[in-house]
Amino acid sequence: MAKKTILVVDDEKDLLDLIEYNLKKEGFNVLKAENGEEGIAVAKEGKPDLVLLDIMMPKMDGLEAVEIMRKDDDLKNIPIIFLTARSDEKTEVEGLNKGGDDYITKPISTTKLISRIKAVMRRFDDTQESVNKLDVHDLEIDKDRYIVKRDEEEFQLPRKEFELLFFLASRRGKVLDRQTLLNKVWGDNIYVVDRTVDVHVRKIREKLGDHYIETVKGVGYRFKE
Amino acid sequence: MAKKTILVVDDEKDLLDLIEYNLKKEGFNVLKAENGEEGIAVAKEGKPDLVLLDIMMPKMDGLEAVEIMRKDDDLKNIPIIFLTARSDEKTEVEGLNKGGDDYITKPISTTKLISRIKAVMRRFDDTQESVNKLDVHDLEIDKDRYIVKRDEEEFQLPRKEFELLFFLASRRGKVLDRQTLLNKVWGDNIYVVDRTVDVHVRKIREKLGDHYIETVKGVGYRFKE
DNA sequence: ATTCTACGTAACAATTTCTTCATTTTAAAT
DNA sequence: ATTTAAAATGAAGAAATTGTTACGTAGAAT
Repeated sequence: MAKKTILVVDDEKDLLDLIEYNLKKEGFNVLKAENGEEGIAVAKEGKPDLVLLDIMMPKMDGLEAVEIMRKDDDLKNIPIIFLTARSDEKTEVEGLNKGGDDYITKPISTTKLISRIKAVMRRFDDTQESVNKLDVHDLEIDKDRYIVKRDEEEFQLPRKEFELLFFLASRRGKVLDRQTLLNKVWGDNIYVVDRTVDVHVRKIREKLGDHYIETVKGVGYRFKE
Repeated sequence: MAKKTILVVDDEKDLLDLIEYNLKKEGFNVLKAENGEEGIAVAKEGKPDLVLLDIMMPKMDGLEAVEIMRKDDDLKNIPIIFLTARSDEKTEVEGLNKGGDDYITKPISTTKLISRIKAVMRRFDDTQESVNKLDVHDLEIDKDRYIVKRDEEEFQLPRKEFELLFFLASRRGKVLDRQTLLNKVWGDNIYVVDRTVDVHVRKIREKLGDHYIETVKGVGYRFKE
């Protein structure tokens, strides 16, 4: 596999250097930036495969940076791992909801950091999570337009239904339990009863037919392969 | 899947009991301790999968406890969730920096608590490599999909049957007695008659044929090498 | 202000899965 | 070959899980 490039954005220079050293030792290319603004510029320039992003930074903080990245066609699909010293749960939720893919609280051991990075990359590699348009069976699921198309017919699903369908479809074949679905589609710190998933599944089936989402009793749901 | 064990450390006995009650209801094994010192001892003994740790305690407080845990090879990788009385934000930050993985302010609803616990556990599971796919004989046993495949044929086994098969297959060649199977597949303190295992074995054989699981009379079952 | 839509929840019906138990069969030991 | 304990089998009832419908609320749209 080609060498992967990681962009590290943090205002603490020492930490930046430390992380760089360790990542390079692991065989990654490393780009650095010291605030959100610079981070975005470097990202556009260097097309990293993953971004390690500190949340608290001068000039432009991590959350703003993500918002901008997610709106940029070149950057929107790059996985992001937040680095945060802040424990504030609101930050956490906000970050993840805005498109962050994992978060890590500082300080963290190098081993853990590397393993998290690899885990996130692996997830991206084999789930096409970074794609905004899925073609599965006879469906075209378009996340840019929030529309599902079959033949010439277009279905406008409500947000949650669409996102649930998209998430399931992007992991075609894999059984996902309700809690995972809630965490990934609804958000990590949102509390709704897990049966809510059932109802949304039913509504999707109502509209598209029930041959896409399979039930695995006692485990969860699965998008048919 | 085997039951997860959670260690709860808090000096308020009432709260301890309440949490224990709720966690058990959720199917966790629960260990308890009333201060940091005891907590560490119990953790070393019981190898919990997660620790709920109060910060303010007599004898040894939560922060000290974490510091010690993070230096102990047996304990360093166990995820920790801090329990903290609202308000003291500084404490929070400090706690997370010292290696906590999440924190929760008391009081908290049971639902929230459980969901946070599961979220943290999932995060940890994700970062760990584990084998989810076994290729044994002519079978492909895929735990991501909860499907057993032979040639082009797919078998959708019910949950317990699948998990039993998976467990046996993952220890192929080894004879496992009924009690072990119950503990590992059903859970540590679930009350079912051990003959139940027989019935499930029979159902697996009915579906896949009886040349995979061997009976060792007087001992247990073994997945054929 | 009123109507609609999306969402979450609750209740209960429908279905599948799990467990037990009684009986028959099998295998080991004498 | 007989005895005996263990395992396989069949069938039924219990338990768990999901499907489905209905309802309340909040916010958007009219």
